[in-house]
Amino acid sequence: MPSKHRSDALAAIHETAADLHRVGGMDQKTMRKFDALCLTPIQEMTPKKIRALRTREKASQTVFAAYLNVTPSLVSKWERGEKHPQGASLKLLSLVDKKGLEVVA
Amino acid sequence: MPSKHRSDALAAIHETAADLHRVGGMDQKTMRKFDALCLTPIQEMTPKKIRALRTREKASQTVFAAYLNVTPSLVSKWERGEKHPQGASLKLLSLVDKKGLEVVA
DNA sequence: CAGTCTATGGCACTAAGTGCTACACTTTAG
DNA sequence: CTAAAGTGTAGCACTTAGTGCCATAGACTG
Repeated sequence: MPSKHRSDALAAIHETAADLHRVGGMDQKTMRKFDALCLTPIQEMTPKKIRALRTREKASQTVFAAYLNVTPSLVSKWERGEKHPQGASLKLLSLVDKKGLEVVA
Repeated sequence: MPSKHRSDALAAIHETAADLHRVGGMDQKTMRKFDALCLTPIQEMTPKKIRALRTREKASQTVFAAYLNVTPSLVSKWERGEKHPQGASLKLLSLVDKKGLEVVA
């Protein structure tokens, strides 16, 4: 489902990538567009993966939820597959997956 | 609205804080609960603040959205006050606010 | 002028996320 | 032995954040 913004983001990136390459030397600030190329792709988050992630971080659902600024109830639903993290939630989860709970402290 | 999980998280933290203090020496892993005490409180995100944040990072709505894994449409709505970031989105925003766009790359 | 990037705006729709409550299980304390 | 607290599951009613699509308009550039 996250197909539109995914593709149009990639489109924007690829389109501008050529430009940037052509320009050669460029300002760090405008280079933001290029940075998007380096965005770590977000993978699906299965219930198992979420629970594994949380237990890896040795956190209860309540504490884990506090870190992510969501309700404990939601974490439970994620882990039971009742609700599926998406958008910002998914990003946050994969961020924790990659860098650990500390980064979101 | 984020009152329940906020308070019950704080409750859990405060309750256990005493325990932890009493115990004295403790294992890094179980100390997770204590970590929650150090969670940076998330502030309200007004439309102005969001836009200021994005422009500070020199990103277009599209690129900004890509970083947060949301749609450009939503970023626009945030900045116009049509929709209000919450939960994970809010956390992500205040994370960018504090540490910059790079950390979510 | 054509093309691209930018942002706004609206509208229909889905499901993520909240809030609350009750239940069962385990561990710890008294 | 028992009370208390922390843990996770479960369900239900409800709200609104977030998606998707598309049409519009301004700015900038070759």
